[in-house]
Amino acid sequence: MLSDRQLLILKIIVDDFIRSGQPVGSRTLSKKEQITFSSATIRNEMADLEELGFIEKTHISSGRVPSQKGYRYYVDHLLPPVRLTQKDVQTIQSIFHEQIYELEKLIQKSAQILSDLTNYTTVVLGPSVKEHKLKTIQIIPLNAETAVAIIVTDTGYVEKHVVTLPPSIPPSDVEKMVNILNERLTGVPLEDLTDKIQTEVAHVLREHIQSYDHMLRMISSSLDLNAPAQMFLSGKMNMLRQPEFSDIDKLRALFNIIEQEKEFYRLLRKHNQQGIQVKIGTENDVEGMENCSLITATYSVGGEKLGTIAVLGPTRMEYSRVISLLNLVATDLSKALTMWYQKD
Amino acid sequence: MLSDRQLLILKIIVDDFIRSGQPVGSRTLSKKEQITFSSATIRNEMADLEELGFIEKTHISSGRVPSQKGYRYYVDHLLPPVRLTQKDVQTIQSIFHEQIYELEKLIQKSAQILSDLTNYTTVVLGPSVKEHKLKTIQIIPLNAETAVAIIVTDTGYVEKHVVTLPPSIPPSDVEKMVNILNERLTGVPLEDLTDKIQTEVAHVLREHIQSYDHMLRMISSSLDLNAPAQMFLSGKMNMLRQPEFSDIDKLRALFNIIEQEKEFYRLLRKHNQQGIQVKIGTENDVEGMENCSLITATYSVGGEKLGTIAVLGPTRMEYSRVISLLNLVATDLSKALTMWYQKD
DNA sequence: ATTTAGCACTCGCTTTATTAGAGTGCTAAC
DNA sequence: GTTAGCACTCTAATAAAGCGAGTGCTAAAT
Repeated sequence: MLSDRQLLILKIIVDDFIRSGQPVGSRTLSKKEQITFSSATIRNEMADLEELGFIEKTHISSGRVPSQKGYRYYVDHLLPPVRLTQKDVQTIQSIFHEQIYELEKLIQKSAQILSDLTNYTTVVLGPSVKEHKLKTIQIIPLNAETAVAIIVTDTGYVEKHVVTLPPSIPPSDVEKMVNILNERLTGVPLEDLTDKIQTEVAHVLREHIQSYDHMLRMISSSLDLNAPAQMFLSGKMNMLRQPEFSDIDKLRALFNIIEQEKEFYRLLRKHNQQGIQVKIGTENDVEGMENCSLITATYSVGGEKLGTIAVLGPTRMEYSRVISLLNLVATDLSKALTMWYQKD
Repeated sequence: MLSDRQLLILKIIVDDFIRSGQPVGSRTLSKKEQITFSSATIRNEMADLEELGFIEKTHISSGRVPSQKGYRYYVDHLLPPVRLTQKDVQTIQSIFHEQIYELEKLIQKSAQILSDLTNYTTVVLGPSVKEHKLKTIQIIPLNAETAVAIIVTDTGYVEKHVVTLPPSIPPSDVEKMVNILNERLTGVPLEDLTDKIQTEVAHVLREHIQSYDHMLRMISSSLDLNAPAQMFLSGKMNMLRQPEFSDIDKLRALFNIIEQEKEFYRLLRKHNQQGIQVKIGTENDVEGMENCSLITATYSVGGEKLGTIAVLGPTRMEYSRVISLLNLVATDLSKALTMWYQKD
């Protein structure tokens, strides 16, 4: 469909615009060494490319800028192979070489390194806690009225919840209840806990302890997980450096979306297949993200998807570099986690 | 030192500038109903006020703007009494009416409401965890190599730490150790834990369990609290609305300070006496905060300071309103916490 | 001795004009 | 099919002009 020469021109336009942020004109192009023909020819080709929707002008006599379709084509067919610098590779691997035992820390560190290296914003969706299996429940009375309920999963995830105790409940009852819960619920995925309690635990509790229904309500409420999966953000402020957000209003609009987290959650959840996914501008289908691209990758353990890691930047993003970096981080993270999970 | 008329003029200048953000000229002033004399008189008085350093011009023929000294005087002597609206008061009290059992949630909610009502940024320094007393330590093995150590304090604060276990340690040893620790350390303030372990627990452990030194190191490391006190931030993005930060570079400088948190920690720690404290511009002694004011208050339980709550805004801040709101939140928070702590 | 009216003057901001530069599209020649 | 040449368009930068808000000073009024 597109001639080789058109592809060449499109590629150079995108590359140059990503680098400089300035519209690219025929004169600039004709000076590139890869180009052997004149600026007039380029102008003709550019007119065609524009008609086909791959590039556009900012005003009637300006140079050309990639359109969303142009970026799309570039990402799909023209990505230059990138060789990451030795330094980048080392920086990334350094996180995974030191032993980190906490899932969250490892994820946070990955996000941070990625946002530092790219100068964009990184978002990570943690493993869905719902699938983690219960290791133990503890209820620790703080005073006569309140206690803190602690849930620990097999992954080392800890969630706490302060609850009220029924007035004048014997301490032995609390202990009894904890024993019953642990006995029956250890190994059960968190998402099934509520069901399991109703079907298998409720009647046992009823027999053994006072204030049965208060306690049951209490334990149910503390098991009712608020966050289905944790989200980690790193390098939000990097967006301040992007010239496309030098306008305070655009910046505010973007930060509103970022801070809400809701949309990101949705976007990251959507990525289900393996591999890298690039969503450009309106492809994200979020108002206010027209000027942004989101590159997502999944990380997994033994082929099973655990979570998603993504880089958010302007549509004028260093796709090639970001994809390589993201790829490396995602695979290294997967490897690290696989090792980690295998210890069980 | 200053005549009544000068005070009146100074006060109106500050009030008007806080409201409008525009330099205030003699003509504008002469139109205010409180003012009965002519603009020429005002000009004379303003010249004097400028000479004394209370106000300044942005350029040779501009209206006047309060200087830092002017704000200082205003805050110390000219603050108009503010009546909070019924609505504001209700909004604030609504948080404290609903029962919240988690210290952190209560604090976070306070911060959020304060930043919402003021449109500035709120920073809260939580109670120093070091002084909390240990309620219990739990060590929950996850697999052969790792376990999660959980510390619970009498305030319901929970800290977790993933640790490595010595290879092939008998599970009974872990249990024994936890028992010993709880027996000897319950009720001890967290800051004394390390000492106490060395002096009172080490030798007992030595007698009873294998891999004594690995276990000791492990438990020490997990007790070594990283954060001396938690810090909560709310409404960072409100700064985007302040016209003084419409310049991207100033914004970035400010966010750098905010995100670092270090400086804030220092600033909030400094506030030790009771009551409200207002630090204007360079009084904060932080590079990049010349255009900001920080209003701090402490909250306490039974007269003993627990933490600090503060509002950060531009020097052109609604001092009167913020002080009232902050005051209300701080006292209500203190009341709520006092009730909470009394339950023990 | 204050206070005020009047006036000349200073800037900053906005508007308008001008120009330089980059880029385009088209045509005609190669 | 390619390219040189040219007229044309639009932006961005610079300059000039005018407006408006504000000042300081002086001299008259109170």
